[in-house]
Amino acid sequence: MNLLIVDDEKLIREVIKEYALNENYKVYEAENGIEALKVIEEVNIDIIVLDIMMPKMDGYSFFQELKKEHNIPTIILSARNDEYDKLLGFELGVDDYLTKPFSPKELIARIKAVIRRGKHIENKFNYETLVVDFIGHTITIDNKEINVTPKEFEILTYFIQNQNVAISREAILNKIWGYDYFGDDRTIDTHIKMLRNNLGKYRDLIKTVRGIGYKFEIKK
Amino acid sequence: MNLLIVDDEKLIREVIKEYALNENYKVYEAENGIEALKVIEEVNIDIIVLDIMMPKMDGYSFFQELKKEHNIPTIILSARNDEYDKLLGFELGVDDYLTKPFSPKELIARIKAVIRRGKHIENKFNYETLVVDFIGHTITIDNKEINVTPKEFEILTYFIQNQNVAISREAILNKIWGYDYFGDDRTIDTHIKMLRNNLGKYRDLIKTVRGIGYKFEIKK
DNA sequence: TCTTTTTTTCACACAAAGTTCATAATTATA
DNA sequence: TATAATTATGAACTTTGTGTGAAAAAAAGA
Repeated sequence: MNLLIVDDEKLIREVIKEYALNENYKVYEAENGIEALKVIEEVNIDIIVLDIMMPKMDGYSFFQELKKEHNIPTIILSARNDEYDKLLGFELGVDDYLTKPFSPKELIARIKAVIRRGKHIENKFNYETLVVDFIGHTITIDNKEINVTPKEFEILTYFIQNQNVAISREAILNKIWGYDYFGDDRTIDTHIKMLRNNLGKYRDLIKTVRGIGYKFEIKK
Repeated sequence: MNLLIVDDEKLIREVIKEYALNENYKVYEAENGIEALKVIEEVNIDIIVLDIMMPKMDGYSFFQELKKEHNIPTIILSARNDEYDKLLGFELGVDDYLTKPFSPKELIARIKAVIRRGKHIENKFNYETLVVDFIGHTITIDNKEINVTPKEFEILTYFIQNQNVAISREAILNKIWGYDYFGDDRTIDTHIKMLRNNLGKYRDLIKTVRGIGYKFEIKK
């Protein structure tokens, strides 16, 4: 498990690091949001501990930036209680929250809890007004349900599970139709066509990757 | 699922509400214990999120009052950790406990956990004029009792416990007939047909999810 | 037992979805 | 710009899944 600590105070970083190392986490550090983003590009971070008050790029900006591209669980550290309200107002997907001063033990406990929770599969995919409900098996755009066929739903699900990844037609065939299926590659084109039509204003989320296949692209 | 939030702080209510709505809970609010009791009399609440510190009727009194008549799972919100001990002293059936500040995500996760754990079956299901009485084993529409067969009642019960969830025929077979039963999938279709007929004007609550099975859909 | 109710199976009709293919449109590259 | 390769699209066709009625089988009641 890779843990990233984003805090401008070295002492805090050191303390957290010591406890985290003790729990066999691999620990990365960043003094500010800009540094943190760099680390995230380079390493597959599993969980972030973020101090909300920082010089350079502050916690809020960093967090917003982070959520555009990644969905890494994040625990927020803050000095004051009233900042919590501010965070809530942001409607951000904070996973947990601690006010300073906090006990490192508690922080570690929360980290564990967040990771445990994170293992659960999400029930829904949200992107702007597009909501894919995997439990209810429905798709809504602007709160209006749209109808897609079973195959289209499966393909979209596969795309959502592989955002920003170029996927070959063969891969799609293998995944959705199974390895024992031998049909025409072009069939997928037709399904993509229908799916795009049904996605309406979100049709462009499905990009064509010439020579390869398709890609479900969520822009940052 | 009907969620009741009892908290005197509007902001907190709003935040919880937003997250809960997103999870398809129907949300009711109360500013204090007295209001909360009123809501409970009128609506079949499935789970309560209760702030222990409130003006007017405080959380403790409300909770005791609540437990006299109802057995609705309750998650307690509290400002301080040591208040938990006080609650324990009451020997009350608290289902879970969170200290402020908490993350909305965690709260939602705990709500789900409590509901899952409890599978807490209420005595009645109400939707408009449709009433399913699990104790009396009767169904009424517009105050008129309708007759369904035992299998149909079981299926409807299963649906009510899994609202807005697409359920496969296989799942229904396993749940209602048991895992050791090996019959024709299409038998379910026939039961659904009969159930729909019996539900009259509510027949459309049972939606067909093509390629999957069926879904009991209650719009929030 | 006989009768009634409930459950299950089945076949047919129909609607929905999936597939194929010819042609148009687009893109890459010489 | 011309050519080749690839993808998009519309339409015909095939396959699959569901609703339904009827009837057989099983279970429950009288």
